[in-house]
Amino acid sequence: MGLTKTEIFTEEQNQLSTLLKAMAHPARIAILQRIILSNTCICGDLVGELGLAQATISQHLKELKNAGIIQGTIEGVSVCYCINPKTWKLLEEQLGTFLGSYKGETSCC
Amino acid sequence: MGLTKTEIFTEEQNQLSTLLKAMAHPARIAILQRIILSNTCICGDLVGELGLAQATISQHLKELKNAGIIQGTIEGVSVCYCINPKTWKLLEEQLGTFLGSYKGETSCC
DNA sequence: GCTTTATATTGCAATATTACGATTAATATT
DNA sequence: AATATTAATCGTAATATTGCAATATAAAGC
Repeated sequence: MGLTKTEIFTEEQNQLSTLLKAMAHPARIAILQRIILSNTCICGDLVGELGLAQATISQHLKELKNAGIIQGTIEGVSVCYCINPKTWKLLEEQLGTFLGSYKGETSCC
Repeated sequence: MGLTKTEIFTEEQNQLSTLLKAMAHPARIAILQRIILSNTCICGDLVGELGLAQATISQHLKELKNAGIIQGTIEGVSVCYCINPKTWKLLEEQLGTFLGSYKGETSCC
């Protein structure tokens, strides 16, 4: 079917999985790292740095934007992308809770 | 093409994206939460609790296992799955570094 | 050995993802 | 106005994912 059954899961589970999915690609991780590094980034800079075509990078940026992880404003001819602090904080909190809920005490298997 | 160009990214970027991808599904998050909660878990418990078919859950478990996030040992007729502490710690570290590298100081756009 | 129980595997259909060339739209520059 | 630059979108091909029914496997109990 290829269609995730979102209706049987909690809001939180769906939200977290959506955010994780948006980051679950090496190109998108690279893009985020690059944006964080320069604290302001233009799509054109990425083309050439990563070895991907312009259309592909634009698509990845769109996915990150759709997930709310980055935001972009038009800056003349080019577009300036940066991290959406709100979503980033949400991600840190949700993931922190999730990852932190496991305390590797008793090893069972 | 549908084929990620892993060769153009760093080892770390690929590793992190693989781990994130393995968790980027509400069913797999639910499974992990359930495993953490009971600290030892049998696949059969999940069938019926989540609203997914046995084959589907088995597949999700396999994916989590392939990524090294969980491990399973045969316990008589059933299989006991639990978190792989080593991978979990790795994930916490890698994600911590990645998420922490962004300090929402200067808002640019 | 046969049956039950628990999980894995196979095969399939529907849909999603990844990547790119070509094109388009919008602004800058000449 | 004509041209160049930048990024988005469209169309397409290749591959991956999701989910399930059906079947297979493996261990336990009879």
